[in-house]
Amino acid sequence: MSNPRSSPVRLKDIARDLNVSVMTVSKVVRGCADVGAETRRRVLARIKELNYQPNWVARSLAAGRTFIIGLIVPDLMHSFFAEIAKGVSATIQPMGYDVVICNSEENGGVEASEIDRLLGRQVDGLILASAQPPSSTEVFERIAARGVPLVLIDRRFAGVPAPYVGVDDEAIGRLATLHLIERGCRRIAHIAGPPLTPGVGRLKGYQDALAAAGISVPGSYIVRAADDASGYQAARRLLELQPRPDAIFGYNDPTAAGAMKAILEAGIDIPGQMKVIGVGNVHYSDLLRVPLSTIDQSSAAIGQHAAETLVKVISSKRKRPARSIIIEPVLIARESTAATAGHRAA
Amino acid sequence: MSNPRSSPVRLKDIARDLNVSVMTVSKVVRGCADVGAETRRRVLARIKELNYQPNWVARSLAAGRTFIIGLIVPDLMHSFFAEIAKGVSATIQPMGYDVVICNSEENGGVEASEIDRLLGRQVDGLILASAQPPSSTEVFERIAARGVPLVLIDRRFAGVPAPYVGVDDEAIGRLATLHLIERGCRRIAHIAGPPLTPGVGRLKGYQDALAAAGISVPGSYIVRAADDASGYQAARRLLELQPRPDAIFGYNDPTAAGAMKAILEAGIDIPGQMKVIGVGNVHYSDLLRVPLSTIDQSSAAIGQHAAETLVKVISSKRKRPARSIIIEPVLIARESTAATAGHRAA
DNA sequence: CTGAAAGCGCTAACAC
DNA sequence: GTGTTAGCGCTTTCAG
Repeated sequence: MSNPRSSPVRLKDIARDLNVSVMTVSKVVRGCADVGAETRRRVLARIKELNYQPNWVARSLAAGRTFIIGLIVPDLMHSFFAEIAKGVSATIQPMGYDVVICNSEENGGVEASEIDRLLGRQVDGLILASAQPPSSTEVFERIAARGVPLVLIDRRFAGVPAPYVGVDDEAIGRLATLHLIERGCRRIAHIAGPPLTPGVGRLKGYQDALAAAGISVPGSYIVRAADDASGYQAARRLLELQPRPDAIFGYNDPTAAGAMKAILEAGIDIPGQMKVIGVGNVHYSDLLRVPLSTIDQSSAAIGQHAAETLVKVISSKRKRPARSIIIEPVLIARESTAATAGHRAA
Repeated sequence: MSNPRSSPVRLKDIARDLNVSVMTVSKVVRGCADVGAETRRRVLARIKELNYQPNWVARSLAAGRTFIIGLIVPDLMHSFFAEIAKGVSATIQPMGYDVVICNSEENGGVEASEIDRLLGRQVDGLILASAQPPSSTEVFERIAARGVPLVLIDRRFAGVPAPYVGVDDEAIGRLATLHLIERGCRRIAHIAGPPLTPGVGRLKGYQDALAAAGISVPGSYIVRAADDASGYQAARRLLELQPRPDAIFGYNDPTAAGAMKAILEAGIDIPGQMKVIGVGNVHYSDLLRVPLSTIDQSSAAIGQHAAETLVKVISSKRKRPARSIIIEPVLIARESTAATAGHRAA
């Protein structure tokens, strides 16, 4: 079956064996129609026999495309991005592409070098959840200069002429805040995220929802965090405020989960004395000390749509600007915001 | 700076501009020593000026190596594997390699096609947490036939002559079980994992530790699960047994977390009436309803060692068999196995 | 339907 | 030190 340590079979080998030209074999491999039935049969047989696998490096060089796309995310450990990665792979592999996944560590400089690396590898396109500072567009220009199709996800960048796929962050902020208001909360605090579009949009949604309901809260009700550890710290600060908030809307699930830890440690009941909601519907939300209400942003769908959009751009010769896709968020109400009789807080 | 839509700069362009040969430029790019200082200076200047980036596809074809390694894991959403992926990338990128990460979905067939794909892409080496059934070695032979270096992680396969990097699963089982015994538990149940080396090894360690302590438990105390959902179901079955277990050792953290959910739902106190321990030290263990005791298996270190081992094999001309690396597990005791006065259970 | 010619961009190996 | 000669394995273009 497999003769140990043999050098890989090439088109040339098959062509020689069958007394046909390399071209003919190549055409059969690629499924071109213009090959005689009998010839095709013989070639196919030999291909199977020798277990021929095309050399994609050579193919890429000759054809001028690699059928590889790059995906750069800030943190693969964050299940939101892991799920996106999964969605991208699952969608784009059946279309014949492979995905190279890179981790920028939430660092713009690392990201820039990942991009260069991928461009050097001649990727056919790029999907990017960028860690660039909000107004820095240099890397995007570098990509555009190379003429490599780009799709932005999760984070928007003003003035960058690339399609964007993501959730409506302001809607997220409104949805979460409105839910807390409906549950009877009035002193709603917010753990805001980093100053990128998701954090900024969710904050704005939060403020808009409060304003629309005629509720005003002290500025100290807005604190900043990014992950569970900083969410925990942020919540501890919130708990010392007078009057104490009766609800916390966390920028994402990790911050909300960290906040819950601080709240419960302080002996405050959730949802009785304080309600908590996050964003992202991470897989373990349901297993937390108190199952965490959250806003689902269908991460897998983001990956899927981003992949489809990218392939569309790659395939379209003309510079069809390709529409952005904004996904509507969905509320997942669990115990951390359950209705409580009276909703009394300290 | 960047003239839009220009075709990429090639060695040839620089050579022409400077009236030197392509070879000379190539040598400068690769940092070869045998180039005159002045020539090198001029070339370097022009490279910077034009922002030249080597075409890795062409380079790979000519040089016969891609500096790409493949990593195949069963599930990127599992933070254990995500962390390994991170460790691999972080270790191997500084050595000049890129990593292509693939998801086998815990499916041997998918894995086999991922492997073919990667071999077709001419990867220089492979790191594999294989989803093959225990005695199926066909894919490994295919890899060996191509002469591509391979490192196995997380799951061992008897008879496959590839180095292995992972944790000592029997030691994990013993460590967890012994900890429960020391905490006064005697009716210790086990949620066993799938019949791969980690599941089998941890089960054996559990049984050995019980035997060494002279404890015997009914066979019904051993149930099977793989993730949080099945762990939840498995625990519900355990809770109906008479006598009821006073401790559960979960194959991994997700199963243990799922089990905790079932236990708490049944109104049973953790750790008062029942203690729980998992394996993996996943990031959110600390945020669960009751912070989960666990056995840490240093996922990042596994990734790092696997990467180092692989590079070692790639670099060594001769078939140095490269030693396997077995990592010692570490107990992380949290509240779910905290000592309780009396440790009474139903 | 089949194949010859030419070359993708780069690097080995060896001359000069 | 520098450059020449040959490709790597495949695809494109276009002629038979």
